[in-house]
Order: sequence, then structure tokens, then C-alpha cells
Amino acid sequence: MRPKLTLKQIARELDVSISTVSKALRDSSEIGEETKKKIKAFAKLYNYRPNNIALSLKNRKTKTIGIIIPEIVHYFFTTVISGVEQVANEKGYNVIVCLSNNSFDKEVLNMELLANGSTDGFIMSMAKETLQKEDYHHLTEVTNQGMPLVLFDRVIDEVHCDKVIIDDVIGAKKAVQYLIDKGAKKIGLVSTVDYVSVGKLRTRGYLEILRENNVEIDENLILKIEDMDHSEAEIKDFINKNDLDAVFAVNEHFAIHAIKAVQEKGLKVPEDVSVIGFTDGELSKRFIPSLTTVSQHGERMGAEAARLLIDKLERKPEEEESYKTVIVETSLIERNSTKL
Amino acid sequence: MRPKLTLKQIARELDVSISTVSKALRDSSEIGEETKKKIKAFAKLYNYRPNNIALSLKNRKTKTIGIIIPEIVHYFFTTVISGVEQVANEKGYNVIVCLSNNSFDKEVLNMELLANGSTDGFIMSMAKETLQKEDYHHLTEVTNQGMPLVLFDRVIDEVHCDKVIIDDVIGAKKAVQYLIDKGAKKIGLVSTVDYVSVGKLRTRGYLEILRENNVEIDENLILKIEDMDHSEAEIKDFINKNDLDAVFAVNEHFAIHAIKAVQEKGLKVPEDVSVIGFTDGELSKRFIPSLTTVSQHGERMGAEAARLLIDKLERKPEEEESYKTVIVETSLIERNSTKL
DNA sequence: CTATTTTGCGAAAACGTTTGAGTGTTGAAA
DNA sequence: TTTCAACACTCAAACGTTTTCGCAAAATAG
Repeated sequence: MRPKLTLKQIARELDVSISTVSKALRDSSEIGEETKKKIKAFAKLYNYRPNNIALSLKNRKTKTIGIIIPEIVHYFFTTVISGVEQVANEKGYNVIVCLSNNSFDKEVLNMELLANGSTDGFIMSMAKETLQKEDYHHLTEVTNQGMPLVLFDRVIDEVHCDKVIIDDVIGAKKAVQYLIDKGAKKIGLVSTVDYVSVGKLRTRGYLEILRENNVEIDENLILKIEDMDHSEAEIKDFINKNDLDAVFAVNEHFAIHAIKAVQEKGLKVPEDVSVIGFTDGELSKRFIPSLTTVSQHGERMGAEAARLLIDKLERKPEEEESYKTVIVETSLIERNSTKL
Repeated sequence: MRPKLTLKQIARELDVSISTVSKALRDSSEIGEETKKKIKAFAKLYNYRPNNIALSLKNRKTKTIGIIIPEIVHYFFTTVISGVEQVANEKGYNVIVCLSNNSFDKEVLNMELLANGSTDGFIMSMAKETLQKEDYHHLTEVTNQGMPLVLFDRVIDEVHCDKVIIDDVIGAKKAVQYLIDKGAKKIGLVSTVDYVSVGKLRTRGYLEILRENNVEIDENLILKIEDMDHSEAEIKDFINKNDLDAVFAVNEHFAIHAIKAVQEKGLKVPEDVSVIGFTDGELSKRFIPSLTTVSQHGERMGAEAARLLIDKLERKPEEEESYKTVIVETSLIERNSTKL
């Protein structure tokens, strides 16, 4: 076992000062050619690499980005991470991932931990509990300290920072319009309760597009799932009670439960009932019938978020502060859960 | 914008020395009660938190664990991360996630980067390319430097370190035995090429259990997928050519393609052909028919890996070195892709 | 009232790096 | 011979901590 080589050891070994070694390795003109050559050769031979921690302390930046997400066993979030990773790596940044498990307390803890020097900035999607509590002090805390923050997917207006969102409303409108165009009359909506912003927005899109098409809105055709654990039963009940010819679900899970419910009712998808989901995950692709969905392009969102963050980090201090909101377009992916 | 509070600033503000502040906050008996109270009050008021980077440099440990995995948009790996995260957080560790994208070069790069002070140790699953190249110098490099390494899932004997694996052979045997018990005679295997160790081991399990049951082995019933991109067509062809009454697939994807192929052939799952997969992902649960699979318990693997790593990290230096290999048991989860 | 112990605090080094200022030698111009 | 610049290098401070040691003043003992 051979511990890491430091400048000090090289200096001692070659009988020069630490600064000489440092400067030689950075190819400073202050150091003679001979000495440089000698030092570089030695460093190469023993595979010297500067210590990141020391550099971070010196430069007061860590070249790492902290990602805080509610959960990781979740297709959408992994695609976002993947997007962040790509851009971050290109620009020489590392990525730390922390999970809030949708808990407010853990989110706060994680942020505080990472804010104490571990990262230069944050990319995050807020925990459900945080959205319910409407307590954002930990976010304002870090931004006040001058750490850039980029919110994605689950964002809120109250926090001033860069944001990356999808056009949930437009995405929902696209989906429902598609159903209308295919001749659907009674279109059900399976959504979440309103404090989950995506649920709210997609519901709004659904309502707006119906109005635009002069379709009367029937509150009975709208299901808002409160408790994810009982979503299956609720959806089944909802499908059984109503005589729908199409369903728009705000996520994959709901869409699949809807399909199951339809099938168990003795009807066929897409022949009798069309179903559209949101989020283009593994499940949507492989399910039979494969799902027509509104794709969120998570990877693109992650990449955009990373770009925004790194721009802020590398901005000259004289440039003035401004916050952007990037909207990543959704696209409708046609598969086999809707009629042609 | 208010930058982070440091010991120095507190010291200046309260007109004491830096060491006094440090000691007071750590409740040292060297400092008088009065002074302690004053300093603690001030620190609390302005929400002082020690800088992690400075601590890392001082203590020469970072309290972070590096995870390097081939890809993150992958159910199994996310469950492992989740398991690592839980244990790590419990013990006060952070987690850095890096992706190799199955590229040897990126794996090496990531390791070097993290090894230069960013993490105290590694948990990793090797890139496919690394397994092909059989070049493990980057692994021995970090272990030589005294950084603990825990390999999981894709491991190799040549590297001496702690390992967490599942009993692939036994898992495969369980699955195939189950099929035999249900009366299957012609059991097909859909596997990967042999340099992917899991493919090799699961194939071995398949072969062993057939032998143990005195079933003659027919090489035609074994398909080894070389190119993931064309797996679908290969599997279809394989299913069409052979008249199987059961299929054991070494992962979810293959299992689902097999089911599709069976269905497209005009046969039914599970009535005509039973199918068992490996890895208990979202897809297995939700697919229709839902898949009977061998569950890998990724979360448990991650947790075990984290425990092994942290044990090594917190081991007293006098304790002698030893490497453990933890085997996480698989379990067969019966669902609807196999006959009852 | 001196000698010793206890109490309370500060100085300084250390972790590994970068960098501006300083220093000693050499060689050439004045 | 003096002066000065160029060269090649070293010193020391800084980043934010922790910790060992030292040192006064106060408290106690003799």
C-alpha cells in the first residue's frame, strides 16, 4: 500500500521547494527548463495527481453539482440525472446525488450538508412533502449564500432561481386534442391532487382544451388520486362507474391501471377505449399494448438544467443576475393504446 | 447575499481567538462556561456550519462514498443506489454517483477523478467494456493506495476486494427447477455472451440443474445474445425455430421479448409456454402477464455493499486485512407468466 | 507570602495546494 | 567597478478547520 503522492513529497525527493514543484507542473516560466523537465518526469513516473480537496479549499469551488431528487427508483429522474451527468462531465464537473425520499426533513438535511462546501450549486426537484408544507426556507437559504439553484419538474414561483420545466399544460392539451381528433367524446382524466404542480397543470391543460373544443366539462370524469397506495382500486372504480371512450392519465402508472381496469371490465384497448399516459418510461414502451404517451424528455431537461447551473457558476461577478425558465417541449409518442 | 460564516469571522466578531471558537463549539473543557455560552449563542444565531471541505482536508477523509455504475437508467442499479444511500446516510456518509456508460475509458477517468480526494472508497459494478478488456489496473491502483473497494453484481476474481453478489447459479437453478416441477420438458435459455459474468453463471445454473434432473442438454435450446440492439429479432427467431414449453431468460428484457415472440407465434403465456425472467423490475410487476422472476434484491445488495465499505473505512489500522464476499440470496417471485 | 496547581485562553502547525513577493546569483550594459 | 535586469528559485500567506503546546493569571496549598 502506497499512499498518495503530494507536492511536498516530490519536493523533498528532488530537493527543491514545494512552490517550485507546483510551478513546474503548471509549466510556469519562472522555472528553468532543466528543473521543469526533471520534476515533470518524476511526477509522471509516480503518477502524481493533485488533491481535489485541497484544490477545492484553495479555489473555494468544488467543481461538483449536487442533485437532490425525491427518489431514484424512478425512470424519469434517472433520465434527468443522465442528462445532467453528460453535460457536467463535458464541462469538468462531478455529480453528487442525494435522495429526499419525498421527505421534507431529509431534503433540508441534504441541502444543508451539501451546502457546507460539498457542492457549488444545486439541481433539484422538490419533495412532495415540501410542496405541501410550502416551506422553502432551505432553498432561499442557499441562494442567499450565493449558491446557484436550478429547479426542475416540480417547481414553485415563490423561489427565485433558474427553472427547467416542461409545458405541462401544452403537453396535456396535445394529448387530449389528439383524443378528440380521433373522435373521443367522453374523455376521462386521472390526475393527482392539486398540490403536486404537475397534476394541477396537466389538469388545467385538460380543462382548457376541452373548453377550446366546446366540450362540456363533466366533473365526474375527473379523478384525483390522493393516496398512491390505493390508486389501483380507485381507478378501477372510476373506470367501472363511467362510460368513457378515452382516458388521459397524468403518469404511466395511472395509465396502466386504467388499461387494466378497462380490460377487466371486458372492454378492449384501444378498440373500445383509448388511453394516453404522461412520461415515456420503460413501461410505456414495453407494455402490451404499448402506451401512447406525452414524452417529457428527461435527459434534455437534465442537460438544460446543468447548462443553466454551470452558466451561473462560471458567470463573471460583474454580469448581472437574472433568472431564466427553460421550457422543454413535450412530444406525443403514438403507440398502440390509442386508436389510429 | 451573505457568504458562509467561518470560525475566523466569529472569532473577530467576539474578539477571541479562532481556537477558542473551535473549542467552544466542540464543548471543550478548556474553555470557560461564560465564553462557551456566548460563542455558542452567536454561532446558533448566525447558523454556523463547519466547512466540509476544510474538514475533509484536515481529517483526510471525506465521508463520501463513490458509486460507479455502467448506467443509471436501469431499474436494478437504481435499487442498489437506493440501498447504498440508506445505509450511507445512517452512518453519516454522502454518495457520489458516476456513470461509466459501459465505457472502459470513462470508468478509468471517473475512478481517477474520485480517487484524488473526493471519496474515501468505492462501490462499483464494472463496465462491460472493462470485462471484455480484462484490464483492471485502475482497480488495483486505488486499492494499492489504500482506498477500499466493494464490487457488486459484475465482479471478477482477479481483483482482491470485498464483493457483493447474488447466487446467480442458485437463482438460475431455482428458476429452472421450478419450471421442471411444473412439468416443462423443453426449457429454452436466453442468455448473454459469456464475458458478462452474470450470463455465464446463470447459464451454468441452467446447465447444472438440467443435469441434476437427468434432462439431456440440447445446445439448440440455448440462445446467447451478442448484440443487445438485435436481441428482439434473435429471440423471435429462436422462439419460432424451437418448440419450447418454457423459457428461462437471464433478464427482464429478454423475458418480455420471449413472451411477445410466443404470442406472435400464436401461442399463449403461460398456458402453452411458461416464461421466467431475472431481476424484479417495474416491468416485471406491471407487464401483462406479470412476470415470474428471480428477484435480485438490489436494495439489499446496495445496503450490504455500503456496510462492507464503511466497515473497512472505520476499521482500526491494527486489525488485519481480509476480504469478504457477501452473497445476497435471490428469491423466486411467482406471478402470471408461469403455469400454476 | 512564596510555591504550586488549576483555569482559560491563544499561538502555531498541520492537511495540500496556488501565487505574489522576495532573494540570491549571474551576466551584461554603463 | 558599479548598476541593473534577468533568471531561477524560495518564502509565506491563504483557503477553514482541529489540536497540541505554551503561557499567563487566578486559585490553592504550604
